[in-house]
Amino acid sequence: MAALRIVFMGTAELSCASLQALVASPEFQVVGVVTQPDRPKGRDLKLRPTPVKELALREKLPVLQPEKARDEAFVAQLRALEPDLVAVAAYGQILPKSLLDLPRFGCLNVHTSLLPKYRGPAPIQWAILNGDAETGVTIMKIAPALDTGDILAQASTPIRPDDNSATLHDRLARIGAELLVRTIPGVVSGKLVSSPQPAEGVSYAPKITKQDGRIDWQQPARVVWNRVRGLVPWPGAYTFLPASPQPQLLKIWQAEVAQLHGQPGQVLQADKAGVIVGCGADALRILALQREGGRRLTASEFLAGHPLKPGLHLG
RNA sequence: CGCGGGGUGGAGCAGCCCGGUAGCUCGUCAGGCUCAUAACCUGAAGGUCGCUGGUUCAAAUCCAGCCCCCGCAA
Repeated sequence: MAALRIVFMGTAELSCASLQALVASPEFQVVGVVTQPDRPKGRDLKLRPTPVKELALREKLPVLQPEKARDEAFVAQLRALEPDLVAVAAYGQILPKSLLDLPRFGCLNVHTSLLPKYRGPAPIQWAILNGDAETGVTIMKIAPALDTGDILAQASTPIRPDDNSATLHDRLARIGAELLVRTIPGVVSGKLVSSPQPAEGVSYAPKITKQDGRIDWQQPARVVWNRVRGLVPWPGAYTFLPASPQPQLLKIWQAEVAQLHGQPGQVLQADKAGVIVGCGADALRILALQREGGRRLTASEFLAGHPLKPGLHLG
């Protein structure tokens, strides 16, 4: 039996695990990779390829980078590849109906949440920001509206206290890749039955912005802690350090809840055990932080060169 | 030419503007105190001040070029 012809569409780091898994499976032949065009990135704003493009080039796979996926010329290009199935993971664009109807086994999507919860672009972050106990991955058939397709398979994973969006991202990427590869045969044979998403429990996980990283010390420590964990590695939870002539951006990379009370935003303690800052309820013990222009440091390293005395106000 | 901060003993920083004996908080090592300790006291080791060139009697400090790190932005 000939290998199944698959076109993969993806852009982010997250997509790479799935692409890798498809490439590694002999029963599939990845005949093309679609990713977003190179964008200006980095400190010199040079054009940089997406992580998926880099991987595809290493694997010597043909790469397509349409500006708009709904462009008919692109859909025609895709048709020429004669895909049996299209697999999508964090591609970043809505696909036109003409593309969805093209492969005979349809278009599958890997989404990093337990749909219908957290449809949209930032499901991992919002699961942590909201303090959820678990999240997961969904493989679905792609429908014309965003993340609304019928569910083919799901796998869940607990969100642990030491998880942040980076660790959870990596884990979900792996789980998603495995699940995708295991799901495809069922789709091809027709043995796997999809089910519509429940009407109950629908929510949307909007894109994270820089703004979302701003810490509000009036909030309970637990909420601030979730913000710290949920926004690693970008944009990072941040506050401001009083300084002249201008307050300095201070990113908080690692923290935990401490059973102390004090004025919100006020430094209560600062020693090798960490920097403890008052919150709306309880307090936050900062374990790793980074001043603008500086690298990421542990609390004790930071304190060695930046005296943070109790009483100082952050924000 | 997108904007900005920075590279100083093992770590984090000050010193640079106003050139002239290497400083601070830790760590390390030795000794002391202590029932004990990540605590405290005493002492010690450890630095081509990112690289190259220039100015100067003299450069961490001023000038030029290069390398590397980071924040913003995307």
